Amino acid sequence: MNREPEPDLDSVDLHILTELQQDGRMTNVELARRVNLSAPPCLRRVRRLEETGIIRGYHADVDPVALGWEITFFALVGLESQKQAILEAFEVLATTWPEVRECHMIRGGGDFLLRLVARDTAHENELTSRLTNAPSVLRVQTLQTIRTAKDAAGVPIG
Amino acid sequence: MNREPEPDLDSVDLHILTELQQDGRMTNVELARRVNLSAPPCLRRVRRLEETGIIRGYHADVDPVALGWEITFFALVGLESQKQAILEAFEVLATTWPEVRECHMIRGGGDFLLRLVARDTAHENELTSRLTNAPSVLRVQTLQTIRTAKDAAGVPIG
DNA sequence: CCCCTGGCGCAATATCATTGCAGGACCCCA
DNA sequence: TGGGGTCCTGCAATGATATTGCGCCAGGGG
Repeated sequence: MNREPEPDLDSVDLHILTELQQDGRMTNVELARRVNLSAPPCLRRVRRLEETGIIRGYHADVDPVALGWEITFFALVGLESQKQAILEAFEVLATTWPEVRECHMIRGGGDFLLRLVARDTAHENELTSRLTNAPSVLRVQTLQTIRTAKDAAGVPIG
Repeated sequence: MNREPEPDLDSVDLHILTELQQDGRMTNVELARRVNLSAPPCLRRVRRLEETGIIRGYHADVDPVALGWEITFFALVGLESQKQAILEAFEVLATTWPEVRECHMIRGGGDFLLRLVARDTAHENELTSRLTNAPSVLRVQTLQTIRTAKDAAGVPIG
């Protein structure tokens, strides 16, 4: 997990990242075949990518609806102050709720963009009002997703 | 990939989902150990979760900054019409750009929320103006992430 | 021209994935 | 109450994979 220098990735590394970003559970043998390498050096490259923090982990992509999370929505939250303590207090609040899946501080001051899931409309309303009534919260704009046209894993490579 | 009935997940299935959501590359033997099952039934359960579409896939989580994507930002795009053809044209545009990683249509009409990555500020500006100048685009509000307090994979389970 | 470094492939071995099979729990219905 | 399904488990065998050790080759300096 170092954080400094030139990662110095060659085209084979980028190819590996592309493949694992697409299918993180591919066997090493299959991966090696796709990047035209034998298994051992391929595995060594993967390990190096993991150790340097370029690959941060692997995650199963679970269907929210199948687990009863019918609604995914975003919330743009404005706070009444940009004081450090207030920002941090809100972050603690947000990261504590399990329904909050992402919490991004937005440049420009005092705003956060959240991604949340809810079991149904009532639950969504409840979450929204819990947000609205949270300390220091000035306004909450909810953005409910009705269709996701693209949800690409990770980043473009190459 | 069925789409209908009761998934009928028991606590072991939920435990499996929790573990794989956390570490999608865990070996089946390790997973079985964690959920207190022997390897074969554990693997059968995982396969069933994959086949029913509850597990949609596995992805390596690649560090954007390590690959030169210094900036992650969101864009809230308003279109001048909610006509089907215009919405679809915008979706095609958005999903075509590699820098657009997510594209969500927002309830309320004519708005999209995008997540994008950019190599640097100049690149971000270029993307923003390309969005602003795209056909039917009325307004673009960019929300630049300066800190991500939480970025949880998937959904809460349990 | 030789040495050092780095990365590769081969081959051996430890682990893991996958399949076939037998047994137990549960349920329905006679 | 008891036979026959159904479903799911664990054990054991077998084929694949992951992992390690090692020798080889290419490139960059002295």
